[in-house]
Amino acid sequence: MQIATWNVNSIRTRLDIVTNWLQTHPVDVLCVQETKVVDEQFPIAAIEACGYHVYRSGQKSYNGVAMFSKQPLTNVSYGFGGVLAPASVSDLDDQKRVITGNFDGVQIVNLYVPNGNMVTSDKYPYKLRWLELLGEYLKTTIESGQRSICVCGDFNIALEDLDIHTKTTAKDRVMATVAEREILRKSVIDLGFQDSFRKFTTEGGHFSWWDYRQQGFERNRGWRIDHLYLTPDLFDRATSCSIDIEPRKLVQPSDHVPVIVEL
DNA sequence: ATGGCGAATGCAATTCGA
Repeated sequence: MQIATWNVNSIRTRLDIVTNWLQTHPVDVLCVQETKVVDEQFPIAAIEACGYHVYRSGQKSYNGVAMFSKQPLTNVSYGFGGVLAPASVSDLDDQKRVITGNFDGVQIVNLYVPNGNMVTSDKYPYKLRWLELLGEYLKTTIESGQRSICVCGDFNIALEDLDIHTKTTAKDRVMATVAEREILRKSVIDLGFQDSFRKFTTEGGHFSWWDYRQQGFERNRGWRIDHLYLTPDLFDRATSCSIDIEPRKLVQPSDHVPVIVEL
């Protein structure tokens, strides 16, 4: 079983690249982020033509997540409010960033973690609050009886310095701050989840996002911010986890590439 | 410190991403 995550930066602009990728990489489930389209305008037919069922939760212009699966998903829900009491969610479901569904006994949680902008921005504390609630969301999911869980998506956090191209990491830079890393550890890793990529690859220099500007990809100035976290049973089961950098070389690419785990 | 690039909106220029 293969599960992939990919921030496509607009599903409509990237439709040909995504459908072509699915033809050559027929993963069981593809989780996408930053679809940037309302549900009514989502290009469902083109994805279904590739042999996938489509589940999406989008909004105008920004954010948006979707899951494409070879078989129908069960236990599908949207937003933190699909699992948590509305009162605890507050404003953290205003942006469409969470979708989950079960494929063949694996509960897959697809996330688009807020970017955070700059540390001085209002968006930064929003990101931290969002990650705090993610911990509650995952705890509740575990307590509901789910044993096998895959939490994946665009986390907008490089967990370690070796996940960033720069030798000297700017700890004050968003996506690498101590506060972001601590809360990611507390909300995900401390619950028992492990980063599937690090089961197979321990060295640095592997990235999933490169800035469009200043020839970031050509100079390999990247960050590894797209992750697949697994509960212990799935982590033991995993046979590979790889980053496919090929789509970044195409004309008009997303700035992120797919990451695939095989269970 | 600033701007670079790309997408959406909507038709020029601004917001947002990371």
